[in-house]
Amino acid sequence: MYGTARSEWRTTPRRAAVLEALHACDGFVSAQSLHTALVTDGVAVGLSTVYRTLRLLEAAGHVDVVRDSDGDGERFYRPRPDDGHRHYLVCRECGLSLAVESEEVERWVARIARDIGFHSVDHTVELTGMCDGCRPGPVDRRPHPAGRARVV
Amino acid sequence: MYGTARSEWRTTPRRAAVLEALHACDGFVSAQSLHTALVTDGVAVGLSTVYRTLRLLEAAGHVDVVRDSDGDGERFYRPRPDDGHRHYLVCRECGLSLAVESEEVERWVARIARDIGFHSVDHTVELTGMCDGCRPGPVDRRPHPAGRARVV
DNA sequence: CAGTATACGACAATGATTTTCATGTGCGGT
DNA sequence: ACCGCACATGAAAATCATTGTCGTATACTG
Ligand SMILES: [Mn+2]
Ligand SMILES: [Mn+2]
Ligand SMILES: [Zn+2]
Ligand SMILES: [Zn+2]
Repeated sequence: MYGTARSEWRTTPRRAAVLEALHACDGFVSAQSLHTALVTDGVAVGLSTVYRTLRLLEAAGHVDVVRDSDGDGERFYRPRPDDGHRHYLVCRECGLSLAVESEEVERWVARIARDIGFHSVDHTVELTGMCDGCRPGPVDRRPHPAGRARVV
Repeated sequence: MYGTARSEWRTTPRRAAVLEALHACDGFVSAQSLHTALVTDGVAVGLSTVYRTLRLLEAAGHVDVVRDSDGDGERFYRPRPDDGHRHYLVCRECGLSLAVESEEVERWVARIARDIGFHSVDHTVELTGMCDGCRPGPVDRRPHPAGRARVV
C-alpha cells in the first residue's frame, strides 16, 4: 500500500569487509583494532562504520562480546558459532580466549528467570584468569606470548 | 629496620561517609549519584574521592558491582553481604535488583577453571530482564515504578 | 534509469572515569 | 603531645572508547 517494503540490511562493500576482517582475526578484537587492521590492509573504511557494523552484528546475534573489566569497559568482538552463543575464559595477560562449555549456566539462567518471573532475561557471563604461559613465577617471569586475541 | 610498617587503609572521614552513604542506599548506585547524594546531604566530598573509595572497596571485596550493558559500561555498586559475593537479576527499565541463588554457577566456574587449568579465575555474571511492573503491555503501558536501584 | 531510504565518513561531541598536582591530614615513632 | 612523611583530598584538566551530526554517496525497488 503505502511504504514500500524495503530490506533492512543492505549488503555493502564496507560491511562485507568488516565481517571478513573479523573472521580473519584470531579471537576477540576491538572496534578500533579491527579498523586499524582494515586500513592497514588497504581497505578504506571509516571508524564510525566499523562501530556501526559491529553493533548491528551484535544485535543480530552474529558476534559474541566480552568487555574489558577495567574502567571504560571496552568491547571486544568475535564471530559467534552458528549453533548459538558461547562464553569465554580469557587470560588477563595475553588475551588467549577459550570458549567453554556452558550448558549448566544456560539452564541455571532459565531456572532463575522462571522462578523470579522476569521477562526477556538476558545474561552476561565472563571468566578471566591466567593461562599457563602467563603464570607469574616468583623469580623467572617470562615474556608474554603475544598481545591479545588468540583463540582455541 | 628500614621501612616503617604502615597501615594500608587509613580511616578518614570521607571514606566513612562514602561507606555509610552506600549502605544507606537501596540497591545499586553509581559513583556519580552517590556523590550527589553525599553533597545533597551536606557532606563535603570530592567526586574523585568517591571514585577512589569505591575502587578500593571493590578491590577489597566489600562491594558487588554491575555494569550498564550499553556503551560506556557505567559501574553500579552495592554493599556485599558478609558471607560472600552475590549475583543479581536487574530490571532494565526500573533498576529493581534482586540477589539470586548462584551455588550452581559458582561450582560451574570452579570446574571450568580446574578443567582448563587457568589460575586465579574470576567471574562476572549478570542477569538483566524486565520485572512484572515494567512489562510492556501492547496498549496500557503504565509509568515505571521508580528510577534505578530498588532491592529485595 | 530515477527516486529515495539508507549507508558512509570526517569531525565534533559525549560522558564516565582517571590523572594531575598543590595542599591537607592520619598515624606511627619518638 | 609533637614531628615527619606517606598517604588522602579535590578542583580542574585529561583520557578515550564510543556516539552523534550532517552533507554526500550509494544500494535497492520499481
Ligand atoms: Mn549463555
Ligand atoms: Mn559468583
Ligand atoms: Zn596468558
Ligand atoms: Zn522494572
